[in-house]
Amino acid sequence: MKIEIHNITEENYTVQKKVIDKIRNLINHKNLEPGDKLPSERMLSEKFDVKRSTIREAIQKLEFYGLLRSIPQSGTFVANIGVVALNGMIDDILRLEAPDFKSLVETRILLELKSVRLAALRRTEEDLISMKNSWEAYAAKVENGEDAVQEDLLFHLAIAKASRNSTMNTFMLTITPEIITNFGKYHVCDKQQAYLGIEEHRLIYEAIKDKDPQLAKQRMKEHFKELYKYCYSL
Amino acid sequence: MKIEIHNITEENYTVQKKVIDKIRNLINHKNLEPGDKLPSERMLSEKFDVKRSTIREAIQKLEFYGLLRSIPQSGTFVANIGVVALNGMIDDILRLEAPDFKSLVETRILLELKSVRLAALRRTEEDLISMKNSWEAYAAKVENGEDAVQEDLLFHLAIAKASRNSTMNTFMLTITPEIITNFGKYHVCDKQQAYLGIEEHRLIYEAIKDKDPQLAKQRMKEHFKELYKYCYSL
DNA sequence: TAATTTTACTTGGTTAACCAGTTAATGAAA
DNA sequence: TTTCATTAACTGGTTAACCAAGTAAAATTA
Repeated sequence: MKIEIHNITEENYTVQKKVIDKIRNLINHKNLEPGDKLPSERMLSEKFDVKRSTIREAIQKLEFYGLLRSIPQSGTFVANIGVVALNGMIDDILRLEAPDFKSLVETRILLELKSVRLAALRRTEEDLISMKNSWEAYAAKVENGEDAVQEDLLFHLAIAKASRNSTMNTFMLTITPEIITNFGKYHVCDKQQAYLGIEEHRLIYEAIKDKDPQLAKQRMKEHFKELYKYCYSL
Repeated sequence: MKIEIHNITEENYTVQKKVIDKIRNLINHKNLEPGDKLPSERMLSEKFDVKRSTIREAIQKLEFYGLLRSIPQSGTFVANIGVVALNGMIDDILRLEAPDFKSLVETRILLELKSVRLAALRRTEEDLISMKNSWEAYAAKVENGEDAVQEDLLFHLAIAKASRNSTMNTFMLTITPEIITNFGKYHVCDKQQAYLGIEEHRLIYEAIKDKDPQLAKQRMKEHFKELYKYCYSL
């Protein structure tokens, strides 16, 4: 019976995609241009024979990607973006598939190798304290024989924060929960690696402290060696 | 009067942060552990003296980052993640600031330099067609003297799609609308650059077609030279 | 006729009431 | 005292009704 719940959300998901596609067709067919007004949510709901909430969600998604713009008590408008980009981007949005683990790790490595360099350049004293605290928490857990996946990732998040790049910081936070989940699922970490991690983390920390971006990146690369191999063996 | 509207949303924003902080404190104070149940939305709403919808939004945000888990007709539970990671991540979430333009561009360059290499390795024939179409649309617009920011970015999105990394693809789609908006605001592109872009795009396309990742990356770097300088002059 | 006020209706956004499913309390039966 | 059926209360999720602001048509005035 649990399966039904899954089916329902999946159903909603494809329904939303259909609605987005229909909105796109409507924009094209009626030759709506930037600034033009879409039919009201109620009308679309009736026209497409779906609940108004479904229309709302579809519009909100397109609003998130900057393609539409809703104005209270007024209407929903085509954003200041031409039909070419609009069609292309909706195409991409509709084809977007759920991130797979490999692409997740691949992207994580990319983000971390960059953010560790930026951290070495931009870290403040406060950042150093935060990183050291995370490192100590990690080391303590590992030496106590406990699982330390959380502390591990918190150390990496501390680096991301020290990179002073809010976009990368956001992206790291976005993928972290999925990484944790999948790490548990695939049993990526073992004890031996955990012990190695203590020293590797220390080396990375030292390089950031010494403001040596190249060394920091090199050590992070070393730290990711196993993960890298694992990633490309999938 | 428009300012009031802004204030209202900003108000909601900080209220949500306060609610998230209070939920964190509650979890810590009551020593809730992974799997434990939170008080119901209605109770929290009364306890914190906010609308139930505010509680819902806060919970949904924490659910997005994998810290809570809502189960229909049952309750909201602390996710299978320890209190250390929970506290650390909520800390990061609360401190997250809106991405600035510099961090946006910095991240875009990073993503594109990687995805162009992956595209050179993984592109299918279909990807090539899609990229060529985008290139032609861009060239046509520029040679016609028209603005071609949209077509420009569609070409880059086509590369991201060809990288066959769904996470990077998603991230590129996420930042594209903001990039477009800011490009308009800061007048980053001029006509001379637009003409240069045609040839630069062609060179990148050829390198991807020839499956030469190093060359593709090199040419992308060249393509971003001006943007790079602009970014680090901010 | 032209300008201006009034009115009626439409808009996206919000919320109180409702829903179906779960959970805990109750009480009757064994 | 224990077990199990029944009921009542509670859960997150959904929605129909409502809200205030905006818009355009209608009515009124000059």
